[in-house]
Amino acid sequence: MWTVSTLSYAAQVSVTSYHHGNLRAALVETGLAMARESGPDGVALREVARRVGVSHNAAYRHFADREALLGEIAQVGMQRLTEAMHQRMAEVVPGLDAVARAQARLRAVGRAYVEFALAEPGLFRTAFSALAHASPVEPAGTAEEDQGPYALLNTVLDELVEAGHLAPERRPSADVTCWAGVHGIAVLHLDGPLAGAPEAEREATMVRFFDIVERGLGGGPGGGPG
Amino acid sequence: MWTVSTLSYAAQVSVTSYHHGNLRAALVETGLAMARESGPDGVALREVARRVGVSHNAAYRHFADREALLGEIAQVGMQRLTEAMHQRMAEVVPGLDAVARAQARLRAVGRAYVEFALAEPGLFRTAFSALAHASPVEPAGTAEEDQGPYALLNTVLDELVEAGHLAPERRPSADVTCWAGVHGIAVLHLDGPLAGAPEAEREATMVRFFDIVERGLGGGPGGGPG
DNA sequence: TGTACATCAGTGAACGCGCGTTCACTGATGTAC
DNA sequence: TGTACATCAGTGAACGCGCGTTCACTGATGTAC
Repeated sequence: MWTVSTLSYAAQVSVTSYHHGNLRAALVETGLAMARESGPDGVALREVARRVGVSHNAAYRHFADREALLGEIAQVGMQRLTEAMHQRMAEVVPGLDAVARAQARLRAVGRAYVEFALAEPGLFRTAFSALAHASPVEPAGTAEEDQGPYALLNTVLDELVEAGHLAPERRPSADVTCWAGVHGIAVLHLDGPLAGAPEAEREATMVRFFDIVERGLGGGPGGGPG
Repeated sequence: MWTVSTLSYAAQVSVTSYHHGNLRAALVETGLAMARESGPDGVALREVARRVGVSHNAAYRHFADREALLGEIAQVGMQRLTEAMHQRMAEVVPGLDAVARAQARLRAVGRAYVEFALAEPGLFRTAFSALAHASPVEPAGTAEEDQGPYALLNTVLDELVEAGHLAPERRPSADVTCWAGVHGIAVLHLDGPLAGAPEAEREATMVRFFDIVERGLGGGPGGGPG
């Protein structure tokens, strides 16, 4: 017995009928909401079904098991993260020269990553928890990840090379360094000892991090400025 | 009914008696073993008691609840991490000039951090999971953390300033940047898309990360080498 | 246009799991006199 | 040196929880003829 839902995918097919009409999408959507509320562990099959208004094992018509549903939710989470990064990247003010533009875009994707993690902790955790179990032996840059955050980061770093600020021989080091740094900032604020740090401090951390990274990446070859 | 234990703290007081003699320590130690095996969620009060050979609620004589036991285990985990960092730091070869020495020590603590995370994933996760819940609104550098990894990192960075390689005005940025980067590397390999990456690649990542950071930190004031 | 039937998408009861925690209790210990 | 007694450190049964998954089932749907 379910009422007309306000969910975007929700059953517009039938208001009260035995067949839901769009149960699969409704499960993903509701599971997503639960992941946002309380992370991957908060997504219980029984509770998802309950919220959708369906018996607790109807889900098995559409997903092999809980893991399968969670994986789908995680994928959506990754997409959302990627979209957020795209958006912040697109918001970079025009009228900059190539170097400044590439630098600004690098900072934008990094900031979007951290912002997303802190605004959507449950979803962020879900996205990464499933990733860990789904592809346990995959190195970075796998098909799965190809249009994800990592690909976006690589795009921006390539722009930095093209603009002439990132020496090509330092390009290979750049991606994982940036990724790790930004991911670390996110996670330390999320689960770690930096949780609850004031926003201003977090902001300063981001700025300083990118100051150092830009300095470290920039300039010609050789032993650095020291 | 318990037999003579081989655990280091274990009951040497009484071999078979109603009173355990050292139950508190035994619980922490066994809980620690379980945390190493399967992380914080793997530490179940009932199972810990079972392994120690004691009824499942005897633990309540020594800990208010599961959380309290887990917190103690996490503290030990933090200590172990700190010790590992100390050790690697002490192993830095002698005979280097001040700058090279400080740089080597910085790399040593960073490498130790990542090595520990990957060698002891369960304990590493436990140490940080408890930290997140125990001190939710504490900024970095809290009493709790004072003799921990963060303090050690700060020590090494101060050495780098003293040696003249880290400009004092960039010193404040350095700590969280290094910490986040190293933590990110650890976590991406542990839970994330870099899990299962070959050791050689992980090693290269570490080297490149510190190359960039050293470059980014080093030299005089100003806009960097670009 | 009607109907038989295969197939799909749900239902409801049940199993087995292990957990954290509380209760009333008993056995062991050590100290005051 | 012996004993009464308070206190400490265990025990065992029970409660309540919610989960994932499987089983045999029924209602709804749509298609072939």
